[in-house]
Amino acid sequence: MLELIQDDGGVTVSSEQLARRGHTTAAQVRKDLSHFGSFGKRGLGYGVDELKDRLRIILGLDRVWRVILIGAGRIGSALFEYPDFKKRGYDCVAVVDSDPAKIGQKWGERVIRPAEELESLIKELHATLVILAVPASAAQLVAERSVNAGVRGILNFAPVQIQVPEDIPVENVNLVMELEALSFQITRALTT
Amino acid sequence: MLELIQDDGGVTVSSEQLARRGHTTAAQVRKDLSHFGSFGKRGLGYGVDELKDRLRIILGLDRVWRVILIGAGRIGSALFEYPDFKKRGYDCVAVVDSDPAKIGQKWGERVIRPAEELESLIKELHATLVILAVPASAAQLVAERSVNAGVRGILNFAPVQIQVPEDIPVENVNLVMELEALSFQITRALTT
DNA sequence: ACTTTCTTGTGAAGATTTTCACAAGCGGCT
DNA sequence: AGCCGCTTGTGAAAATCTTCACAAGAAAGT
Repeated sequence: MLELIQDDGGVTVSSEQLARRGHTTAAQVRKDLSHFGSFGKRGLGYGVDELKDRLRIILGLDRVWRVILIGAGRIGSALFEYPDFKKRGYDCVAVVDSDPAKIGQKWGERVIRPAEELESLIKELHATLVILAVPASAAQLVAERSVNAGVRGILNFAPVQIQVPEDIPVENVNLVMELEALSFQITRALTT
Repeated sequence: MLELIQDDGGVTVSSEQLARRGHTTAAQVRKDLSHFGSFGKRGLGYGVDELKDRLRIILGLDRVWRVILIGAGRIGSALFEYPDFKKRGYDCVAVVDSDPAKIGQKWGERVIRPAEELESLIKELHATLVILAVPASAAQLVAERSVNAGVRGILNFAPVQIQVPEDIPVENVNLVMELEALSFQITRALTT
């Protein structure tokens, strides 16, 4: 389990401190980090700057990821406006939608492109990731088209499990499921 | 690991079938379900209707959860409009925001209330869950206020780890982190 | 009734993850 | 230098999770 760090001014940070922030244990943090080589200093902890650099590299944040946003609805727009997006190295190189009323609209500097162009956009713009912000019914098809066009990973906001080849990672964000997980935990707590 | 089923017409469904949909193994499904009592029929599988009912009860979906949405920005609005929301038993009983320009606006039948009223709204409306759709800087404080006012669980969209008492479950939805998880997996795949 | 074909539920084995515990290393202080 | 207070890195132990494997039960056909 990997957790991120936040600045806190100190020049050095111990596994203990990281554990508290990351909601885990000190031993856990050390095991995780030791997996990627040992760069902590005994008696001191981890240098904050070095740790940041290392994590950036480990997580693949040392490069810019070219992302295509599929679906210009509410969720798509919320994502598009999200300020941390570019800052963290995700460059939304195109937005597509199938709704003729939306095609051609300008979002910032981007023009919404028709869904048919998905494959050519992925190839021309060398997009590596797609964000699926489409209705459940369209998700599977669009995912397949994206993968066939060469996309390497999918962030899926549609409330369905999409089926793609094993080597294509998919992260699911399903709002209702998150709520259900909460409900479950609360219910469980009440009856245990 | 629990996964949901989708209708598919059949009156009965086997652990094998469930496994394929849920992206797991048949043994896993059986183990999970057996945890909550044994209601499968040998030689046949699980009755779809019974299974649905059971899951509904197990997950606490047999009641309506009263939710307050905190933050009427993009994410808040995307959530609010999400159609499956009410259908699945989540009733958004109030929306609050701290921006004077937004307070008083109508979203459907709901009027956006000022953030100061958070505690009284939670108590008066008997809200059990809050959805935190606020900037990172405000998240911790609002979370504490919510918990103190009696909320039982938090769905957190702010990109920070919030600290709350152990017995209050928190589900985090962090868009950037999901992307980073993807980047990590892709990077790892390339170098392994 | 008997056999065949499925599929569950579950102990046991295997694999993985988490925690414990402690030697070894670093920095400062006397 | 020598000692003391911290903190890492890491085997080994403990706990947890996953897979295997198979007896037992259920339906359908003969």
